[in-house]
Order: sequence, then structure tokens, then C-alpha cells
Amino acid sequence: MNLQLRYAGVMKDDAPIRRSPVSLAECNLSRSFELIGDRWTLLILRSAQHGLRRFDDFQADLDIPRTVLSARLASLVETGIMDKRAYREVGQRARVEYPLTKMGRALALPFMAMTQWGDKYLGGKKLPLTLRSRTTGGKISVAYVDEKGRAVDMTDIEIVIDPAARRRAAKKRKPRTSA
Amino acid sequence: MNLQLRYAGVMKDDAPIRRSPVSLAECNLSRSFELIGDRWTLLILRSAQHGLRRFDDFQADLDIPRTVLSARLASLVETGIMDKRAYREVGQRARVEYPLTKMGRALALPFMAMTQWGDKYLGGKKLPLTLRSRTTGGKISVAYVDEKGRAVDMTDIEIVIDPAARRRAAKKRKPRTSA
DNA sequence: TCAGCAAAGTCCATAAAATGGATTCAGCAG
DNA sequence: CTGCTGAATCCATTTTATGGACTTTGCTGA
Repeated sequence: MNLQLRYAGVMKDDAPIRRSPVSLAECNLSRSFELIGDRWTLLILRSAQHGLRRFDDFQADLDIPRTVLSARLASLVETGIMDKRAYREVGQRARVEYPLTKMGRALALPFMAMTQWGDKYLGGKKLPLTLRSRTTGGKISVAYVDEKGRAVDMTDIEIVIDPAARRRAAKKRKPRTSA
Repeated sequence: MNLQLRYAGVMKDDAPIRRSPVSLAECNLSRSFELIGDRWTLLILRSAQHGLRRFDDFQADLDIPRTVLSARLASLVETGIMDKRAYREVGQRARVEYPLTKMGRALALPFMAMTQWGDKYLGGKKLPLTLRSRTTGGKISVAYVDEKGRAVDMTDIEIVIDPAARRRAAKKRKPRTSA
């Protein structure tokens, strides 16, 4: 976890890179950030990963303004990360809950990778939350693996950019001072 | 990648969870989000992962307001994710650049996990950016692994919460209507 | 020598969001 | 009918973002 990932075929490593090789519009990382990349959305999703599903539970768990929560849940439903459905407890009227969809549950992996990063660089000695194997009890972590499911070292990895996705000519830069 | 991760020892899975088991203050995931969890910071870090280091390069790459970029870079330096240092090109005066620190470069793993998620749920057929092994040329991905570096299936994983980190009594909820 | 330029900012007025408190709405219990 | 509760919405205030112009520094080429 020491080296920066490097591009395939790049030799001179000291010449600075001036532009991202993939445009924002085509980059699935920035597209992800567009959907979930703000503080409250991320925190809502964290609570949701823990199993929370109800409006007031999110509100109390995070102490989030109700207007913001309302807006964020709506957009998470719209993007397919959460579902909106009725539930009914015994002797209660029907209410609404927001469970994660499969798409939303799949965020567990990036979130765990992020947690691992926080554990290493922000945490103290104790790790509040860890993963372990049900069968062996051994510690589980997130890592790069090859096709056979073997962990690989970062030094053996290179980034490949699809030529078709390479940043295009760049819509003409607007000059710094216009008037 | 189908099931939600489950807590160790939890049997009744249908009773809704009402609170996150780890408080925001102690959760290394929410601490991470506090540092990097806003749209512009995430995008700056994406560009930085691609190798960008200079103020105007970030500005042009992302079309980010200069004030915001200035503020974000300062806080990334303060938290130790980026470094601030002088560089000098031949025949130019000394200028400033913002390379990622080791801590910042380590964000590559969560970012790749996030990219993978985007590839699956947001992307089209084509993947603009992929990882491969330098030695075998095989595809590299991000996954859960055990201590021996073997990929493990999600169904075999359970979440363990350190009892010491369990959410404490919860500072008394303020009533809904005060006056 | 000095005008021009480029990188790395700051300043400022306007626009957009977040915040937090009160209010609304629906339907079950008593 | 009244109270209560979960799920919102409304509104005034504060905070933050936005985008354009302006500033600073020290090089280069004329």
C-alpha cells in the first residue's frame, strides 16, 4: 500500500500529468460521486449499511435536518440505491421505510475499503468495527485480487485506459478574464 | 455481492435496527467522510490519483471555483492527505504543487472499489479504466480477502463490533417541539 | 531594462443550500 | 373525539458555493 498506481506503458514518471485521462462525464468514479458524494448522503448510507431503514431513525441517528433527509432519501430512491416501500408493525398503521436495494448493499465493499483506510490513518489502536470469517473466524479485509481470487501486490498493478474513453479535445477553455 | 453484511450473533434479522452500533464520533468511516466526503474534495482526490498536482491543473481539470479549490487543498494538506511543496521547472520560477502523501495514495483502494461499483451499476458496456497485472496481464479487481490472501464470499463474512465502542447511552433526545 | 506572461492565489457580490424550529398530515389507540 | 407518532413540509436565518475580476511573484524575450 505504498506506491501510487501507475498507468500502463508510462515510462517517464516525473513529467507532471496535467489532465485526468478520463473525462468527468465518462468516469464511473465521478459519476458515483455525483450520486452519493456529499456528506449527508454518505452518512445516510452508512446508517443504512448498518440496517437502518426509517425516516425518524435516520434523523435521530445522524441528527440531520429533516428537510435534508427528505431530499436525500428521495434522490437515493430515484437513483435506485434505496427502495421506498410500506411496512406495518402490529397494531400500527402502514408507514414508509427505505431499505437498500442490491445496488445500495453493494456499496458495502467501497465503504469497508474506506473504513479500512480510516482505521489505518485516522483511528486509534482499537478498531470499533471489523470483519471476520464465519467459518474460520479469521480476519477479513479488502484488497486487490487477480482473476483466481489471489491477493496481489500494488506494485504488480497497472492502470489501463480504454483509448475510446480518452479525454477528448477539451471544449475550448474560456479565457481567464473575459471583460 | 448479493447479501448485506450481517452482524455476528444476530439471529432475528427482520426486527429493524434503530441505531447504528458505532457512534459517529468513533466510526472511522464517518471520520473519513468528514475529511474527504464532499463533492469537490472527492473530485480533487480523483484528479490527484490520476497524478495531477498543480493548482491550475486541478482548476482546469474540474472547472472548480478557485476559492473552493484553495480552501479544499488547504484542508487536505492540514489533514495529511496532500503535501504542499515547491517545484521548479527549468527556466521558471519556483511554484507550489500538491502531491498526495502516502495516506492520500492509499485512497486508491477505496476509490477503485467505488469505481468498480460505478462500473457495475452506472456504467455502460465499456469500462474506461481498468486494472491489470503487470506480470500476467490478468484483470485485477477489489474484493474481500482472508488472512491468507484468498478472496472470500460475502456470505461467509460477519461484522464484529468492539463492545467498548458500542454506542453509548445517547445524550438525551431533545423533544420535537420545545416552545 | 522592462512589458508580458503564467501560476497561484485573494476579493467580492450574488446565488444556492443547509439549518432548526414550527407546522401539517394520516390513521390507529384509548 | 383526542392524543400520539412517523413522515414529512414550510419558513426565516445562516452558511457555503459560485464566478468574475484583481493581485502577486519572478521568470523570459525584445
